Amino acid sequence: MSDLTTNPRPPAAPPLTERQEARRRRILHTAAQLASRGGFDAVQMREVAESSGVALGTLYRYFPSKVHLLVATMQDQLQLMQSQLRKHPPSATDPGARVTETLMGTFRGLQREPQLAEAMVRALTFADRSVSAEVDQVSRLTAVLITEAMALDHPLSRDQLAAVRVIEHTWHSALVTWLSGRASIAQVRIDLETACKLLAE
Amino acid sequence: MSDLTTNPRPPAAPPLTERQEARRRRILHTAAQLASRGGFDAVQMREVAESSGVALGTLYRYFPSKVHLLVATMQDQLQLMQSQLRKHPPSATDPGARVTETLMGTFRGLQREPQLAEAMVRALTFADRSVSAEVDQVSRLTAVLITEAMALDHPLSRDQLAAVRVIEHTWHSALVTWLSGRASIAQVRIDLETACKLLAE
DNA sequence: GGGTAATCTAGAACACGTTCCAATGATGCA
DNA sequence: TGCATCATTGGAACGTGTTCTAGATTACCC
Repeated sequence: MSDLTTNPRPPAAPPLTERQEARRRRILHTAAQLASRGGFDAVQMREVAESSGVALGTLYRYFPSKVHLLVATMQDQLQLMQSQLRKHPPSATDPGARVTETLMGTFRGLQREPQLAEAMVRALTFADRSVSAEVDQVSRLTAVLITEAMALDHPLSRDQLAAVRVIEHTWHSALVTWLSGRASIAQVRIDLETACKLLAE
Repeated sequence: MSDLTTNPRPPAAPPLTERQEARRRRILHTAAQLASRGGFDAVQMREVAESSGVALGTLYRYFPSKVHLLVATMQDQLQLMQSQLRKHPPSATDPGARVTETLMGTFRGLQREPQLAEAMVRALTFADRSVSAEVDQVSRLTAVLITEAMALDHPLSRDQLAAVRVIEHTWHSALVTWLSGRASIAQVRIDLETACKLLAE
């Protein structure tokens, strides 16, 4: 929407050399590793830099803030999940049930590394406008995840698109409540199932 | 749920003296004022303390962190909105429409002080487990807001309770999306209306 | 290969949330 | 009234995200 004013990165980012690409991967890997034990607070920029064999200034050149770094980590993880899901698509027949199944599967994935999940989601919700392009990308990935789970042959109707948005809101907010210990996994499942009712017409 | 282990405040908090109550109000007022211009970042603990005529250590005795302070501010504002709404209840006849109307009204209230809204919502979503009791309270206030808008004479059915949860998720997440500039008010309204369809049976 | 611009490094410096401490003031009990 | 406990104050100190600088290294072009 306001890419022209708010988005300094994507417009013609110069392609990275091989060494640079490697550095970037190394940084993301270190971040995920530190997050996996310790969560958000354990991802300390000095330590990320040192463990990645990179100077602090360089780290900040690649990721302009800790939040940017962790949101990029989330993009990474989401893409991983996506390729997993394409290999093992959900089995239910009803679209709503498939979406629930898919999202709960993703949930279990996050559950396996709860600290990593905490770090990424805290970053995502704490992000201010300077990260909106990257956050938007995460949102887009999530929407794709949901619509692929529906596995329809038609393009989505207007109502279905609206429903997908609400499901995404529910997914995201339920995740936050679970991470802060205010809802159980069972409750999250119920909330997702409720939201998925909107897919039936 | 886990109040016994996670909630150090409410169990028998000693009643505050008048001077203490006044200090607390003063602090909350300063916080809201600083947040109103400047948002989250502008609420600096040293400045809150100084402007409230209170030592930094005292501020931290009343509110153990910046996030606690801003979540308390949100509780405050929500209660304000609640009393406003009780004076001017929504006019529509359909429960779903009344809920949308109420929430959009609240939204417009937040829109009038967008920086304050940003500060409170950032705090809310950034809160970790140490604030879960307070965040839970905010969630409860929101749920009350929604159910009062429905204005039913029966107690809520199981499905309605589930729907209220999804509406609350949607409200919360849509708020975040709007604050980060990734959705328009019109889009927020559509999302709320979509979620409110769940109230029809 | 030489020159130049971009990138990277090491580390100091700064900002703000948070903690700690010694001294002072308020409160309530015998 | 005197004493004991707790709250408040002012300010120093610490940790971590972020910025800045000067010099080394790398990448690219002729």
